[in-house]
Amino acid sequence: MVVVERKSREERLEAVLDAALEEFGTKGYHGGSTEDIARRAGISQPYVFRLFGTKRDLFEALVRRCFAETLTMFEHAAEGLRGMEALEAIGASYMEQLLTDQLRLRAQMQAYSACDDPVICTAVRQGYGELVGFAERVSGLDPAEISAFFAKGMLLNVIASMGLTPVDLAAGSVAEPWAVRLLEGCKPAPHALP
Amino acid sequence: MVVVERKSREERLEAVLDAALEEFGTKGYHGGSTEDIARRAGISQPYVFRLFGTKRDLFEALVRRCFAETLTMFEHAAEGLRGMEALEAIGASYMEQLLTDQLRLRAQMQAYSACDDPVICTAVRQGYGELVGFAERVSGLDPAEISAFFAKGMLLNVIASMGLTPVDLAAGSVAEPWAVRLLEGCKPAPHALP
DNA sequence: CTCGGAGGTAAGTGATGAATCACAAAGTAC
DNA sequence: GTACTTTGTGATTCATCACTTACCTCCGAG
Repeated sequence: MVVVERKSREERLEAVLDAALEEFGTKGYHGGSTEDIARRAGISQPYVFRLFGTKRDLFEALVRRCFAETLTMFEHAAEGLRGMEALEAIGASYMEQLLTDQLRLRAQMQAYSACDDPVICTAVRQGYGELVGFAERVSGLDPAEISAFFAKGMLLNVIASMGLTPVDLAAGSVAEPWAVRLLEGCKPAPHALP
Repeated sequence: MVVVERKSREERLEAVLDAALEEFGTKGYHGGSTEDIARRAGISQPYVFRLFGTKRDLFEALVRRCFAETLTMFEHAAEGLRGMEALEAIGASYMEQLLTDQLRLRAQMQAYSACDDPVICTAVRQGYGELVGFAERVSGLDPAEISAFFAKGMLLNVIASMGLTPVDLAAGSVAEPWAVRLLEGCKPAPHALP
């Protein structure tokens, strides 16, 4: 047998979730393979099953971790703020993810797309519901503004999926002027002075 | 051999695309099977390949048809209108699809999610780019408003994917109050009288 | 009437991929 | 040191699926 550095169960769980984020984030739930995930995580494929039971359970765990991290991000970004200012701070953080965390945005898209599966759908609704609930509480704004806020978030997710983030565009591989304008329009408007 | 009503090639192409919309719309590109599509279309699986070459070509054709139909819908909705009025008319039509055309909204999500594949990605960007181009031309508005418009569209797509359309909610199977508010917030604000 | 092409299928093939099983080696407690 | 748990793997199974091959059956033109 190949000699392997033994790690704790917890470490492996994290490593597999990281690997799953990459795999599922790009190829989706059905498109991603447990074999590839195992390879990325540096373990054998059977061990993935030992750790997570089934592919679906793994995907679900990934979805839950993703939403939990996003909620944490929301909380940090909004710390000490209220109303529209809180939303704008969160929005700014979210836009930063276009540069630093594309994979998580794509994974979210894959989660929505996998909602055909009821188990996954439940996890997704729970996660999304918590985000909406937090935004409502922290901002205290009415549905129109909350919707507009989450709508913008979704647009960013899609832009990430299409490979039209500022990073991709700067890489020069694509030249889609409309995409540049769309991104431009996502930036918050400069405030009129009070 | 089973006796089968012979149809023209064109009819079969349409039938297969309809079947593919259902299959791919719910299960996604990787999750959908050509076998099921054939069954839905009432033909044998090999004939699907005869008609479309590969699964990928079929998916691409579906994506193109979807975007083309959406563009047509935009054009009809905006007929004779300009500026914000045009966008609002289109937006209203799009919201109607939540009730009548959920499948197309879901299929769009699946298309974005399949952008890992370069061929599909190209088709998706082209289709989306045309929609954006049209909205820009017909409305003449600036990026912020165009972005907000498309953002709202994406939010509706996601709501459809999560099974949180007015139809689903009315069916009583789910009770997610935040989803109701999110939908509420998507309706255009009643105009201040001039 | 026959022949060529268009519509259509039954029966494979080879690859992949989720899940299982039996087993090995490294800690750890006593 | 020995028994027990935890970490881990190789080999295998069984199903599914994209795609192919070889064939069949109508129908209209000459």
